[in-house]
Amino acid sequence: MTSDPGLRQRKKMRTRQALIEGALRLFAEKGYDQTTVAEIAATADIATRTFFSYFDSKDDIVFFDDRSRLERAVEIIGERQPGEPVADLMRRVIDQSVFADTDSELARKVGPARTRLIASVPALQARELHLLFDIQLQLTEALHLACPELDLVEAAAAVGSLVGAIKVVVAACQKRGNRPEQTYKAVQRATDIAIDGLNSLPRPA
Amino acid sequence: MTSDPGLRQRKKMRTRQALIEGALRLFAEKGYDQTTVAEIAATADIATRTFFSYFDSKDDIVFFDDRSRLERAVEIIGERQPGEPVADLMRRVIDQSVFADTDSELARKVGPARTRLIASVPALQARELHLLFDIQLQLTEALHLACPELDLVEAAAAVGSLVGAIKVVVAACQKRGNRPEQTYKAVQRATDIAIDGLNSLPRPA
DNA sequence: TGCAAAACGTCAATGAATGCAAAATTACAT
DNA sequence: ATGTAATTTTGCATTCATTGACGTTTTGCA
Repeated sequence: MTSDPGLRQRKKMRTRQALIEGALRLFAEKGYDQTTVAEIAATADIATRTFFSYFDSKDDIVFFDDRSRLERAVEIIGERQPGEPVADLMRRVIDQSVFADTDSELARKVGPARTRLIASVPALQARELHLLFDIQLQLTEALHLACPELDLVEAAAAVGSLVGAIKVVVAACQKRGNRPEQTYKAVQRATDIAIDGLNSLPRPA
Repeated sequence: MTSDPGLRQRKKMRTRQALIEGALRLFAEKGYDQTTVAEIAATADIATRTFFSYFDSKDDIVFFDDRSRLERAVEIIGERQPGEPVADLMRRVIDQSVFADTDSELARKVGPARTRLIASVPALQARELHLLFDIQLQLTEALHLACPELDLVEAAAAVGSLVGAIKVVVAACQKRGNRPEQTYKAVQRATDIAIDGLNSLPRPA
């Protein structure tokens, strides 16, 4: 089932790839709003109408590797060692799915540019948050399944607090203009705080 | 400055109010996607073009009271008692700004219907998450200011983990079809988990 | 009263997104 | 190889949100 790509599938994949690369290039060159779907379609030599059979919307193309990231994360949760503390498990999930480049070369290639792009276009921010939210719900289910000792609410709280802390911290860092190195450290700390809880925060002097 | 509504302001407010009520009524009657901006504008007797001087977009109208909710929250943070633990402060913020009906009658009136509406329209979900995200960044700043012992990263992690936990838990509850009563309990637990940390979760058997 | 600013409205245009039916392409069995 | 069925692609028309330019009406105030 997984083999046998077939001409049709191969062609589709090539077109998809071309669309992604063309779109990201155009977005970088002229900006997201200034790039039309028609122009994107042109870079892959397909009709404008056909674009929408590859992606549901113009903004979807930016998040082409979200699904594989999610799958990776679910996989990691599924491979949990019996008895492994939830906190440890979640640390691995963060490390290996949020930061690792899942979609091979393409993802790595566009990485930083894409981050900047999303941050600068409100429509993309909204889309990203929506996708991320959906991802969290699926992670919640996966976690609940992999950890029978957690009920659904506990699993949801675990996922939500961890992801929420990281997301807001990253945004705060970007807003302040931190260097990636500092941001990375901040993420570590956010993870620690979510795992240890707000009570672990410094006490008033 | 805050007084002296003036004919102009009063008129604007009345129009705004009419737009909100008309829009929510139409959304309830025919659904969000089936309602055009032109129809909404008609309920308040203004031109379609003019709608956009009241709200930036069609979806914005659903979140008419977000700003006042945020202001309430920032206010509560600002009134922090010196020495009050961050955890206690954040509990109050959640209780009094997320759950209280800030925008008086209107908010209470549309409350449950609006929640259902948002949950059923992807575009509104995305918009809500985006607004909520922005709110979190502002809360982070406010918290950082009110609690000098917290650096920006700690403040962001505190806000993010708490809000993130609650949001995901609420969604998980809705998805499963919990009754509001149960959802409320779940929110309490989510708050506890975010405050106490993932380490407070049950250990594997 | 009369002027300047604020609101409002008209008109036109752009561009995303979708439905539909015809045309082109690919897969597959004979 | 050939015909047929299944899948994709495409062109076309349409709807609708959103925006810019510009003229008109209201309102606030000197």
